[in-house]
Amino acid sequence: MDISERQLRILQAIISDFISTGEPVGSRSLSKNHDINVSPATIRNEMSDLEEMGYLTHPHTSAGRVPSDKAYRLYVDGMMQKYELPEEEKKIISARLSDDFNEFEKTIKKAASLLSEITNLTSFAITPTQNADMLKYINVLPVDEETVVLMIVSSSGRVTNTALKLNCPYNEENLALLSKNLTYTFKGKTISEALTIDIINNLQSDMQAMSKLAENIMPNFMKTLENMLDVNLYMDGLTNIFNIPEFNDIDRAKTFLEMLNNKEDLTKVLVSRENGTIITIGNENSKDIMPDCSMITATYEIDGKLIGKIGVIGPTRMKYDEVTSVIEYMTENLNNTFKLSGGE
Amino acid sequence: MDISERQLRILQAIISDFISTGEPVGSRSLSKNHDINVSPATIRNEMSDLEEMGYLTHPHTSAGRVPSDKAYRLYVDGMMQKYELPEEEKKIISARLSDDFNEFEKTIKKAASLLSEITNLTSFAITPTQNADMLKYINVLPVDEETVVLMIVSSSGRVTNTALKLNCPYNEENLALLSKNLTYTFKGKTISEALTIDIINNLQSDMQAMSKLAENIMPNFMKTLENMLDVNLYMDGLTNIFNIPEFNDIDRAKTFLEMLNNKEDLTKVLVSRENGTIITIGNENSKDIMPDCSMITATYEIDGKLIGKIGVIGPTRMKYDEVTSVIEYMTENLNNTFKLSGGE
DNA sequence: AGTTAGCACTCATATATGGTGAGTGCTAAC
DNA sequence: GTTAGCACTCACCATATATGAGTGCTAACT
Repeated sequence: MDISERQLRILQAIISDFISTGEPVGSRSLSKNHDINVSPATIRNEMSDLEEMGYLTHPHTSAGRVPSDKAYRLYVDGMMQKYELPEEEKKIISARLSDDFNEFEKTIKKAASLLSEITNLTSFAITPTQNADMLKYINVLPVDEETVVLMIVSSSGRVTNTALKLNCPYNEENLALLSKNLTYTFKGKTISEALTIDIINNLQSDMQAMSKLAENIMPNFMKTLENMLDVNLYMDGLTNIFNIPEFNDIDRAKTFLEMLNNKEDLTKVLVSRENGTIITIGNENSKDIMPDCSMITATYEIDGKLIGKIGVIGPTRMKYDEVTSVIEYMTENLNNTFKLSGGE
Repeated sequence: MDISERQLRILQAIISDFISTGEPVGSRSLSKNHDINVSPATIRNEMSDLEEMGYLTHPHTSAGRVPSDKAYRLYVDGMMQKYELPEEEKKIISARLSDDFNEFEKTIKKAASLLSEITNLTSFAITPTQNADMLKYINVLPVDEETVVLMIVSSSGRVTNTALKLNCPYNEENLALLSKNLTYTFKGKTISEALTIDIINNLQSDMQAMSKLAENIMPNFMKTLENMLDVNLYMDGLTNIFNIPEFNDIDRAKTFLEMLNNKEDLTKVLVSRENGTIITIGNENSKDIMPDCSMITATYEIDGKLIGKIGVIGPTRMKYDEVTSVIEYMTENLNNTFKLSGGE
C-alpha cells in the first residue's frame, strides 16, 4: 500500500508536533493546529492506516500517535526542509571556531562545546584517524646528559614528541646519525606501515655501533607511533540530557550516560561511521550501545586529507533539520580553519 | 556540654551503620547490632542529647537518626581507624599504575579511572600547576620551507612543542641563533616569569636582522608558554553516582553532574585546595558548587617538585577510612612512578 | 466511496483513603 | 540513672475512585 498525499501531510504534521512537544499527537489537536481541512474522525482513519504501514505507534489505546523510526527516516530522507541558520548564529559559530594559534585539539574541543550549546544536545568530536598519515621527519635531540627528545613530524603537519631518559651515554653525532637513519627508513611510510617494520634488524646492518642507543630508543619510538594512531574523543553537553522530558527518568538518564561513559565503544562507533553527513535513527543504531537515540555526524577535514568527525546524540525526537544545518555549517568552518592554518 | 564516652560509642555506631546502609539508624537496631549494653530507651535519651549537640539530625519525627556534617568531622578527625588495604588491592593498584613509557598524562588518567573503580565514587585528577616549573631549553627546528617546530623543555622534563607556519623565509643558522638566544634569555626562569619578559625588545638590540623571524615566532612562543600553565582535569566514574541511593533522584543526580560539568570551577576548587590529604565534608565545601557532597583529595609529586592532585567526590555518607587509604596508597605509588621514570 | 458526528470504551494520571510499621518521646516504675 | 510500656507520628504502600484525552466503531450524510 502506497502512502497518499494527504497521509504524508498528516504524518508530517504529527512529526512536527511531536518533535516540538514530545507528547503523543491526537487527532483533534492536529485538525485544529494544522490546516488539514478534514475532521478529526477522518484523520483518525488515516492515522490508523499510517499505523498499519508502520509509520506510527500507539503508547496505549487512549493515547495519541507517536512517529516511529520509520517515520523519522521518511521525514529525514524526503520531507525535511533545509533549515537556514540565522545570520546571527552563523556569526557566533564563525567567531568561536577561529584558531589563531594552531591549537587544533583546542579548536575541536571548542567546536564540540559550541555544538552542544547551540543544539542543547550531547555533542562529541573525534580527532582524525592518522593511520593514513605519512611520516615525514624524525629527529632525536639532545636535552641533557641522560635525556633526549624524540620528535616525529608527519606529513599532515602534526608534531609529536616524547622525552626519554637513556641509560647509556650518547653523543650528538650518534643522535644525528640515528635521526637521519630513522627518517630515511620511515619517510613516506604511513604510521600503520611503520609499525610493521622491524627496525632493530634494519639498523644493525649498517650501524652496529649504535645498537645500544637504538635499543634504548626504539621501543619508545614504536610506542609513540602507536599513540599517534589513537583517536581522541571529546564530549560536551552531557547534562543536556536532563532537559529532555523523555530522559527525565533516572533509568533512561543512567543508561544514556553509561553508554557515553564507555568511550572505547563510542569511539569505535564513530570511527566506523561513513563519511559525510550521516543521520541514524533509533534502532538503526546498534541497539545495545544506544537504544532509542538518534545520532547525526558530519566530517571535517584537515588540509583536505585527514578526516575527523563531529556530531550529536539525542532522543529520536530531535530537530533534525536545525541540528543538521548547524553541524554542516560548523564542519564547513572547521575545514576552512584547518586549511588556512595548515593544520597543526 | 561535653560529649561522654558512651555517647561517643553510640555516635560511632550510628555513623558506621549509616555509612553502610544509608538508612536512618533507630535505637532498637543499634542496641541489637552493637554491643552497647543499654536498652533502646537509654540510647534514645543519648541520641536526643547528641541531636541537641548538633551531631545528629532527624529527617522526620518517626525516623531514626542521621549523622550531621559535624558528626562526620568528629569521626574523621578523631574516631576513624586506619584502614589497611587488602594486599590484593595493593597489588592491583601498583600494577595498574606503572608507567613504562613516560606517559605521564596517561598514567594520571589511569589513576583516576582506577580510583573510581575501586571506590565506586566519582574521581578526578589534575595535572600539576607548572608556574613554578623552570624553562631549561628552547629550540626552534626546521621542518620544511615554511614550517618550523618550536620546542620547549622545562626542568621537570616536560617537553612542549608547536608547529608553526611562517610567512617569511628562514635559514637554519638564524633558527639556531634564535634558539640559542631564547634559551639564554629564558633559561632558569619560571613560566610565569617568562611571560612577563618583553622579548621582542630584548632581541632587537642584539639581533636586528632576525626581528622579522622573531615577530613571527614570538606570539606563538608566548601562547605556548601560556598553554603550559594550563592544568588538565581528568574525571572518571561519573555514572557511579547512579548507584548511590541518595542520588537516585533525578534532581540530585542532575545537580551533581552539572556541578562536575563545570570544569573550570571544579579545577579552581581543586587547585586552591591545600596540599596533603584533605577531607572536606558537606557544607564545608562551597555550597553553591557542591551541596551535600564530601571530597577527599591527596597530592602526588613529580620528581618531588611539581604537585598535582587526585581525589574523589561523593555523598557525605562515604567510607572515609577506606577511600582515604586507597587514595593515599595511590599517591604513594604515583610518587614512586614519577620519581623512577624521572617524570615526563 | 469518502467524510463526519456521535458515543462507548480505554487507560494513564491524579487524588483520596486506609492500613502498616519503624521509630520516637514521654511517663512511671525499677 | 536505667528501663519497660505505650501513645503518637509519619513515610510508605496498596487500593479505590475520578478525570480526561484520545481512540475505534457505527451509522448517517454528501
